[in-house]
Amino acid sequence: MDPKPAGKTDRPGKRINAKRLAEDLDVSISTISRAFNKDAVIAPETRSRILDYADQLGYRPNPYAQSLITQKSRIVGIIVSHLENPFYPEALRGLSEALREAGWHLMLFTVPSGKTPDDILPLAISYQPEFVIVMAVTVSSRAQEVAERAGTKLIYFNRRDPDSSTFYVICDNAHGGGMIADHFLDTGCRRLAYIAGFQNASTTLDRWRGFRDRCIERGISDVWREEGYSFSYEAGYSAAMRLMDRRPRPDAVFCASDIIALGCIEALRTEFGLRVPEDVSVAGLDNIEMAAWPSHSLTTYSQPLDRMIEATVKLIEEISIGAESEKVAWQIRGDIIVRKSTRPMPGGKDAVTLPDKPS
Amino acid sequence: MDPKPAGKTDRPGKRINAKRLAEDLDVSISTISRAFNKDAVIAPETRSRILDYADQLGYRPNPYAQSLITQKSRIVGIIVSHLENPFYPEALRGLSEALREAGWHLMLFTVPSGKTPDDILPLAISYQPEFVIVMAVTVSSRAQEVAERAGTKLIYFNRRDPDSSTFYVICDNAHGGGMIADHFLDTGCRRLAYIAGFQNASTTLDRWRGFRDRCIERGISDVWREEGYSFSYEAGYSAAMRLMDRRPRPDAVFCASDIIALGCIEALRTEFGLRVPEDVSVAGLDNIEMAAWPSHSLTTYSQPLDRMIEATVKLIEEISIGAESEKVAWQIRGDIIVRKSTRPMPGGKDAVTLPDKPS
DNA sequence: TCGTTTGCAGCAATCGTTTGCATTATTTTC
DNA sequence: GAAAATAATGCAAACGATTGCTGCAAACGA
Repeated sequence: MDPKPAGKTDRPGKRINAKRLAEDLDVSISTISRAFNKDAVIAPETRSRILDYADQLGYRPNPYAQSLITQKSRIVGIIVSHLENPFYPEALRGLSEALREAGWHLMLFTVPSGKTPDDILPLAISYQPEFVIVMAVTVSSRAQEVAERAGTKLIYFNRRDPDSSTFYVICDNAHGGGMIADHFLDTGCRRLAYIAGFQNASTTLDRWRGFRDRCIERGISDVWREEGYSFSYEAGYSAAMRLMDRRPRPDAVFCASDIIALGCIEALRTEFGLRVPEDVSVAGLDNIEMAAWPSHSLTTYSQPLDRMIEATVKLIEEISIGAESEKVAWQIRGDIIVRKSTRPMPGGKDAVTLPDKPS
Repeated sequence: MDPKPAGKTDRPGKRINAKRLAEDLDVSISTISRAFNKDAVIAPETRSRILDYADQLGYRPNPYAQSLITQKSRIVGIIVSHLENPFYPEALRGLSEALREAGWHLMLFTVPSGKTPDDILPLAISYQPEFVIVMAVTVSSRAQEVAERAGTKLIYFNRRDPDSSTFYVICDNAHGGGMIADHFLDTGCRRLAYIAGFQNASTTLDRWRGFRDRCIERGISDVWREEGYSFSYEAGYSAAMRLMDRRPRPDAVFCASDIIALGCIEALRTEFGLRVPEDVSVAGLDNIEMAAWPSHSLTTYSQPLDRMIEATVKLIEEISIGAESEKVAWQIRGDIIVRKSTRPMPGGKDAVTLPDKPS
């Protein structure tokens, strides 16, 4: 019954490989390989005999040899530039799990301050991942070219490239801006302002565009814009300080991201003694977990993270099996989440209200 | 001057490899290899000729072939179970940068809820990383054995294993607990409480031990303990609710982590109308970035993240070059950071006070 | 001048798989 | 019962590097 000549199991030294299994089980190396390959031609009992024995020995095919011969790595690189913005850990976590389930390995590259994703890209490609997901605001269009030369596909997450035709997955930022504008106007605010994030980011631009266009549509042509220069708490804090020095003061502020909004709210309270939302309504965009905390209870537009992740993985899978996907870009719509950082609806009835207490 | 026969540069199809360079430059493959190997014997001009041409072609040695032959991957896996606790993105970012600088690649594995790091470990080692860093509270001691069999070294980060002799890097949690206890007592608090994190985590235990022992040393033998069951905002929120139902109410609460502390403070304010620190002092441990925000201004004990990361990388480098490091464990001391969530010192002078406004 | 050292480069084996094709064993078909 | 079709396995050539050993000049010493 013993599948191998006695005593062979604890052969010393050399790490176990297919050859070792082959000898012990008296089959060829090819057969070992086929046992692990889902759709290879092999007798069922042979396969299970091999799999069992492999299990017993703790054998797994060497991924480097596999990558070498197949020219596929099943590795996805991911470049993240701003992990301090809670949106990104949330996205990272989701992507990590979804990719793992789809059988991909994730290689992480963070962008140190002072460097750009472009600087990191060559490193990221050096391990020849099949894809690189870029979760960062600034990327030159040369990036595309660099990646291509290495045979790596680039996918932008939460960012689109106006010029190039790279794959990207984003939420409908302009729609978000519009929804927030509607909400502000519906609740009686009239002096509207926007705090921008990083200046050239597509997210900054699209959210502004959606917000401003809707305001104009509804007869408010004068919308303030204050630069934040980055997507961070500090940016929101200091932008709010500059913004509130203007006269008349705005009565509603749409921040380009939740984390900016939190900084903004804090500045309003601490530095100006203003109440939110009685004196000023504040809304963000992202719907990070913290936005739901009672202390913040931030009205926001939610990025449909789950669906964005799903789309990303789908994109990867499709390109990977060679089905040159027609759908190069995904733009997914989110929802407005009304909480307590904005004035209540005049009629009394809130449109959508989500619980903001921890469950 | 042209280093290769004309027309060869844009030879079609086949991706460029060492053989291609060798032919073009009329040297052997070995020589190509040596040009890239820092301390190989090769004539300087030959090397630069090769390096220049490689650069021109965009050639880089294939990492899979390298790993295959050298049996080294320069890959470090990292298992993270709770990215929603801001401490971990901060740690992850630091580790990522430090490892990159040291020439390592980082493979990320998150632990989905409902699973344990143990479940993920086999996957993590399937790519044969040389090391796996575990940033998670729960790991069985069998993990050690599993990793060993795959030839992978395990390193615990922010966690120690009471039983096994695995490598680990942590901060001096007991010291932290003691410092907080001192601070509470020095500022006149007498009814002290502790909100625990995940029950069996070494961090939960050590912080408790340090806190309680110091209290006892200073004559307070009755210290309350409330279970939080996890390191999260929600845990702090609900634990605080249970805690405040006791009579008499505590006048100082030490939370096993910053994020717990934030939840706790919120519950005190929202649910009980208590003022922090006038009615209750609250302190955490970690010193996450958010702790410095004005709205929180949390007194805490800082994890010396930079030094912990440095130690981790040093450990990896040493083990990697075979210098079986004597120092298997690093326990590094942090500092107490006094902010406004705890009562001020009676004398008026604060010991250490850090600015809590965004810079 | 000749033997010895030294500096560089090449040869060829090796790492552990995958996979097209050839080969053998088994079954089906007429 | 022979030929043909089918199923399962084996052979051997890749994949792209690293590295111990060998070989060959040039430099050196006596």
